[in-house]
Amino acid sequence: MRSVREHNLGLVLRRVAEEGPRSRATLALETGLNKTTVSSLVAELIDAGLLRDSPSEVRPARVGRPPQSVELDPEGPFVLGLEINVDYLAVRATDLAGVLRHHAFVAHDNRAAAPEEVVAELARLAEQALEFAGGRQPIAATVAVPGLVDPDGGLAVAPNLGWVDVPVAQLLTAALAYPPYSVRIENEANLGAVAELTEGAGRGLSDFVYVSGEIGIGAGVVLRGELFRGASGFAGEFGHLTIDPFGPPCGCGGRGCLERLAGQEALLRLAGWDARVRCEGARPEWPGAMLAESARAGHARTLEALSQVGRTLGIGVASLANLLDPEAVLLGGHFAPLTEWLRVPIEAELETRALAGRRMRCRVLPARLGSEAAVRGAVALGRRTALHNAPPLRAA
Amino acid sequence: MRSVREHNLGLVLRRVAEEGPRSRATLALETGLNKTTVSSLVAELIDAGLLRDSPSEVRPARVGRPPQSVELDPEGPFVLGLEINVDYLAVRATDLAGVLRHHAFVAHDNRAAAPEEVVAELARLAEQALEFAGGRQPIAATVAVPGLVDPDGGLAVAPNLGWVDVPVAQLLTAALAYPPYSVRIENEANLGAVAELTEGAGRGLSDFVYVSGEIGIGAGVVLRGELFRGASGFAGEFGHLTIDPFGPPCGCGGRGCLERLAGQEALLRLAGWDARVRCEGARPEWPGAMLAESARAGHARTLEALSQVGRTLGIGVASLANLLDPEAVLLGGHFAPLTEWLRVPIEAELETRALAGRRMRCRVLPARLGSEAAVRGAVALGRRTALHNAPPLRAA
DNA sequence: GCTAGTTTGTTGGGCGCCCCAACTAATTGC
DNA sequence: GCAATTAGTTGGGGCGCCCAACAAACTAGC
Repeated sequence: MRSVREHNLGLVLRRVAEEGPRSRATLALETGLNKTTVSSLVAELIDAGLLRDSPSEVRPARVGRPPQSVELDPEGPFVLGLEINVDYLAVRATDLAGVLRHHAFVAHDNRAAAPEEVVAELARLAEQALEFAGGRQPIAATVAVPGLVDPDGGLAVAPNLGWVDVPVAQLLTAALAYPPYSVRIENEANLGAVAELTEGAGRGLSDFVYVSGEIGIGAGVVLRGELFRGASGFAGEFGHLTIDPFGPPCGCGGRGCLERLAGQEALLRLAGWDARVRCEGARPEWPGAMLAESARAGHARTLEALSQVGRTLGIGVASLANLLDPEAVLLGGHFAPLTEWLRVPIEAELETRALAGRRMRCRVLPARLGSEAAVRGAVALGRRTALHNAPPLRAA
Repeated sequence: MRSVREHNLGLVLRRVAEEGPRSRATLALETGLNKTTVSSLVAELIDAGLLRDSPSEVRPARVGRPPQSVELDPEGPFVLGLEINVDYLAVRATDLAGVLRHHAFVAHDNRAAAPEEVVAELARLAEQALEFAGGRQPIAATVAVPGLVDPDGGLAVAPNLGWVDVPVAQLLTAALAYPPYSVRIENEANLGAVAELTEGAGRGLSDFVYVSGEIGIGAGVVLRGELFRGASGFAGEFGHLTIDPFGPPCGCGGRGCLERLAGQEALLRLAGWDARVRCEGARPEWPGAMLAESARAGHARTLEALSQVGRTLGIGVASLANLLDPEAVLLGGHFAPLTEWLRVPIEAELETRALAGRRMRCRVLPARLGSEAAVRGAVALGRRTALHNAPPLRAA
């Protein structure tokens, strides 16, 4: 078992990181620990370079000695979120509180380049972020990838990238001059879920599914307030749920998969767009924004397509609700800006196929973080790990 | 946070309860605690009436002072598992180690009787078990019910029982002369999963789904070694997964539900039996055993029915595997004895619809506990709670 | 049969870490 | 300026862990 001290150090640190600067007295009240204990814990955290006394003296118009707030040490460790996607790379560096220090988004055709080169380029971006952040060593780096992840930190399969068995974590660690304490790889939908959990539509929820509409359809599953990866790390393959067992064949080998019937290509085709238009180097936000505009303009074919896709999604969401009974389903990726039109058909299917006669309630909400969800989730996941492990690491 | 002492008391108690009698030295080795600490913990547990020194002196042909084993105090608290099903009631009492002390199975048409009477009858059975177990107060009682459970211990809906909003926990507590510390209600499929987890095919697994084939099809979901209930306690409604969105209407309001296509009635109908035959007061094992016999005899129609139902189940299992990536799916209820014939078509669907191109692995196994799964799970769940909470309760 | 060797369990002391009580510190209100 | 109030620190007590030494109970070998 983690020592009591470590546990309490984490408790205090997380409180300050997540709820902002606060006095020792407040911390004592909030954690239920004794004032003196909190003082000692805070002293240790200051010593470890994680916290510092707030210089800004706020004068509360209140009787009594004014509190001395402590806050995260701006010179303290920070966290790196990285993303490799089909046509761009992204970096995001924050401190332990999640305050942005540096970010970059670089268009980069990663299908054309060799995986080693792509990771090298990503490492360059990371080093750049390090410089901007003052050259200090990041405590954690997490890489979002559009594919399935090995338990040991490799990228197993990324169909849209054309990558198979690329040891991303290993390559990145090797490419960085000062590799952070923890380097991990995670599926972009999983990270989208984590991002929404920490700073998006999933704040305060403990069980939800984040559906990511990119080129494919993925999902991140959050159960009991934590990302659920499954036994081999492949949970959340929502796109390959069978919707119609006798439907059209899907690239995965199955038939009538959700992705095939309601994925980007199907959606665009139903709405009357040639899916290949997408290849014109458009931003990832493109399909959602465009379809939303078209729907707002009242184009019948678009509205019909959205209704159709909504019903299909609804069948999948109902399956998911039947199995997991989540509090909400968050529509991310290009589905987010289309929620307005998708919600009704989804909820209709949900109602008939899952909720009928039960006290279950499963809300359908738009995700809030758009195309930044994956990088933000990468940061958030690193931050979580760091906040749960940082004190012993630094105190050592 | 639970105090360190409580945590360690639980650690030692669980070790003895789950792994059998052992010496203080062994416990120290296994828990990583110091010998002296273990001695003190054991003393406290003996004092609380939970453990005792083993009277049976085993002479190990080994040099050194012979160890003094401690074991669960046979006079210690015990646990009650109860079951209300459509046509029977069942009770099972064990000690904290799970050693059976008393059990009873009583045919009882619970559809005909008023819920209050049924619970009163169940309470009588429980009192009887108490007598047989020496009249001591049980520490926990868990009731398995064939329906959806309210978060506050009521039975929300039990379609096959015709019950709606019956406060079972409350009624039972009121009906018992010495109500146990904890009384809870749980869905039978959920408890089946817990039973398989503790003493069945799920031992040692941390993520699996137990599929219960009774009159309907339910499922219990075990994630990270614990029963997963979902946000409102309705997780695992596997039977109402949509398999064919344009399939035949189901009683739940949906269309093409798994239960409708592969439930007991469909299975029997496909195999050429009139489903109404089942009403002849048959034992719950009936459909599985009979169909297995028929399949073993090589009846073409039965084999075809099993293959068909297997494929249908396989589509559902594939959905489940895509979402949850479990280590295994356990086939329970009447599916268990039919696993031999169901596995191939299920695995075929699983392969094409979920596992293709992934390193995922999801075994399809027969459940081991048959029709006793639910009561056994009721006991097991109570036992788990007791073993995690017993020390403080008794030490007080 | 006696002694050395081995393993088990207990006793006494030390220490980490939490809590409590008393105290100092810094402010407002009268 | 003096109570009242709130914040943070200091010293002491106690819980509960670990360590070391010891006592207990056995086997092995001479």
